[in-house]
Amino acid sequence: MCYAEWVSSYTPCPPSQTRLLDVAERAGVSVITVSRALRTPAKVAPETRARIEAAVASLGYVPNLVAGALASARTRTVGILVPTVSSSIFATTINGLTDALESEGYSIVLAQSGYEAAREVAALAALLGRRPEGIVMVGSPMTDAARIMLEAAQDRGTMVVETWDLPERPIGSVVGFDNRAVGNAVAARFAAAGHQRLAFVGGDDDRASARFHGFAETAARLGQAPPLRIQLPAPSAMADAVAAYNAAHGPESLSRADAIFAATDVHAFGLLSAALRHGRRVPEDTALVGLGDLEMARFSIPSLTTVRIDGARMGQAAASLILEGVRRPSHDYAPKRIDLGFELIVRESG
Amino acid sequence: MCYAEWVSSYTPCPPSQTRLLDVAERAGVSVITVSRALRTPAKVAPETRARIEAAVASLGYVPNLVAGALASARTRTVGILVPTVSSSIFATTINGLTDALESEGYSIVLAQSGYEAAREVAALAALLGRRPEGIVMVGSPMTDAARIMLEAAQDRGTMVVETWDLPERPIGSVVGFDNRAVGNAVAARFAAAGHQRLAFVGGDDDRASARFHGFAETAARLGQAPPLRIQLPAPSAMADAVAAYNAAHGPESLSRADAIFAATDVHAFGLLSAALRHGRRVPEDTALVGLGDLEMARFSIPSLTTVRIDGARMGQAAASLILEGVRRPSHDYAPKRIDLGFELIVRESG
DNA sequence: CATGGCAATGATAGCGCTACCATTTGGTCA
DNA sequence: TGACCAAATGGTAGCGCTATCATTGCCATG
Repeated sequence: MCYAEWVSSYTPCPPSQTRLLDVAERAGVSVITVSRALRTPAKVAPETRARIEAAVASLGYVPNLVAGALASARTRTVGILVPTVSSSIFATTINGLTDALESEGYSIVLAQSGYEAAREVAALAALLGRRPEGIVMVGSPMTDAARIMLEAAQDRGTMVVETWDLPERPIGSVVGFDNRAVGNAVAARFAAAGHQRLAFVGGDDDRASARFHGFAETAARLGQAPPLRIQLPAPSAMADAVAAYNAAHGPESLSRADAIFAATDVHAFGLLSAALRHGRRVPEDTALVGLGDLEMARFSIPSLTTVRIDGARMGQAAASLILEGVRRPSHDYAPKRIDLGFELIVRESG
Repeated sequence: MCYAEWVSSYTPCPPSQTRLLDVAERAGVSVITVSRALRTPAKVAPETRARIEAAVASLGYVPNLVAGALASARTRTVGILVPTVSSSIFATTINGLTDALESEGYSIVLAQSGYEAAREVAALAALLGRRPEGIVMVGSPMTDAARIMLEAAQDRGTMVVETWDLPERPIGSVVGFDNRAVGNAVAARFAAAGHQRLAFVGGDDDRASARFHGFAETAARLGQAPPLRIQLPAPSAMADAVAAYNAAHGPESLSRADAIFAATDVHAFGLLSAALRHGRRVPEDTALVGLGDLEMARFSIPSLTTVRIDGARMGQAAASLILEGVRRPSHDYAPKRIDLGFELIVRESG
C-alpha cells in the first residue's frame, strides 16, 4: 500500500486504481449492480446498464480479476507446464490451448521445467500457488514430489491434464498418443523397406524413451538386430543431432545406420543436414523418419517422412476437458483418457 | 463458496484448501508469524521456523498467491502479449523472459493477438485485469485503444516494455532493434554483390514494413530499381512463401528476382525450398537472406544468410527493465531505450 | 536500576471483489 | 383484495493473505 502521500509530498503515489466503487458512485448505483452489469448484463435494466457502461468507459475501468478470483474462488486461469517453449514442437499445443481458453475468459500461466526435476517442482509450486482451475502438463511429472502436488491439487478440485503421452498411471485426464506404438510403426516401416541397421536418436525423457522401446520391440519381433540408440541432451537441438552424426566413426556410428528414427523433427533435420553434407543420399543410403510434422518437414529437400502429431488439437482437447470438469462436483466427474493417435506421413526421406 | 455441505450430504464439497490459519494452528503460532516464516525466514526464531516448516510439510500447504497479491498489491506476475506462439521466432524471447523472471518468483501470463487488432485489445484487457506488474509487448500496439490502455496501466505503475522494435513514440521502455536499419543493411549487401532485381517477402505488420522500407530506401539510394514487395499473411508460414514463389510468372514474379530478402527465416526457408524445387541455384540464380537466425538457417542446404536477432537476450532485458522499475516511485523512473542491434550472418545462400 | 533498543511475535484492518441473502417495486391471478 | 411472483437493486460478510502498528521480553548501557 502506498502511504507516502501522508508522509511527504515529495514522493507522490501512483494514482490508486479505479475500483468498482468508483464506477458505482459515478453511475449512481451500488457496487453489486455494477458487478452484475459487467458479468450478467441481462440482469440489469437497460438504462441502468447504459449509465454503468458510460461510467466504465469514462473512467477507463478495468475490473481487478485478482480480487474477483479471490472472492469467487474461481481464478479463470489455467497453468501449462512445458519442458521448454523454445522447442517449437509444443508451440502448437500452447496455441491450441490458448485459442480455446481465451474466448472463455481464461488466462494462461506459462511455466517451463527445462526437463529438470528440481525446476519442475519449483515451477509447479509457483503455478499451483496461483490456484489455476486446470493444469496442463506436457508429459507426466518427472518426480514423485511433483506427482503428489498434482494429486493434492486435483483433490482440491483442480483439473489435471497430461498430454503428449498416455501414461499407465495418469493423475487425472489424459490427452495424447501412444509413444510406444509410434516406435512400433516406424520400426515396422523400416523393416518392410528392407533396412537392416536401425538407429534411434533422441532425448532420454519418458516420451522419447517410450518411442525407442516401441522401436526396439518391433525391430526384435521382426528379427532385426537391436537398434543403436543415441541419447541427445534435452531440449532437442539440431546442433546436437549434427554433432552426434559427425562424432564417432566406429561401429557405434550413426553413419553406419541405414535407417534412423529421430525422436523429433528437429533432430531429424539435423541428421538430414549432416548426412547430406557427408555425401550420403537420403533415403537411398540412410532412410530418415522424424516426429512432429513441423512445417519444415514438408519443405526440406528431401522432404521428411515423419510422424504427425496434432499438437493443436491436443491443446484444444485439454482445454475442453478443463472447461467441462471445472466447477463440477468431483463425484460426478470421471477423468477421461483420449488417444488422439498419430499418422505416419510418408515423404521422400524414408 | 461451497455451502452444499450444510444443505445436503449428497453433494460433498471438495476439501477446502489449507490456509495460513491451518498451518498457524498446527504450529501453535499466529498467522502472521507463518506468513513471515515463509517470506522472510530470518525474522522468525529458528525453532519457531522449524515447527512451522513441519506444519507446512505435513499439511502440504501451498500459499495462495492470489490472496497474497490482493493484500499486498503485488501480483508478481508479468504479462506477455505476442502475435503468436506458433511462430518460433518469438519463442526465444518468451524463453528469456521466463528464465529471468521465474527465479524471482514471478509468473508469466501469456496472451496472443494473432496479429488481429480486436483480439489484441481483448487479450490486453484480460492481461491488465490480472494486474501484472509488467507487460511485455512484441512490437507496438496495433490500435489506439490498446495504446491508451497501456498508457493508463503505466500511469498506475505497471511497467510497459515494447520489444522487437524501436518505435518512434514508445509507451514506456523499449528493448529491440532497428528494423529499418536491418532493411538498409540487407539492401546494401545485395547491391554490393551486384544483384539487380531485388524482392522483399513478408507480412504487413509494422516491423516487417519497417524492414521493407529500409530495404527499398537503400536500394533507391544505390540507384537500384524499386524492389518487388510480396505481402504474405501473418503469421509467417513456409507454405505461404512457397505458394508466393510458385504463383505468378509474370513481371511481378519472384522467380525473376535475383535477390530476395525474406522478413523471417520461416519465409526464407519456404522460398529456398521452392526455388530449389524449381531448379534455381541459390545463391547463383537467386540470393536469399532471412531474419531470425533460427537453428535451421545454420543447417539448411545451402545454409541461410540471415539477420541474427538475439531474442533470448531481448526477453532477459525486458525482464530486467521490469524488475528494476517495479515498485519504484514513478518519479524516479525513466523509461529506457535499449538497442540490442542485429548481425548479418553471412552463410551460403547470399 | 531506569532507559532504550532490538528480536520475536501478535492483533487488526483492509485489498477489490462476489456469494448470499434481503428489500423494493409493479404486476398477475384466484 | 391480498397473496404471490418475478424483476431490479442493495447490504453485508467474507475470500486468504499482508501492511501497519502494537506488545512482550530480554539484554546492554551509563
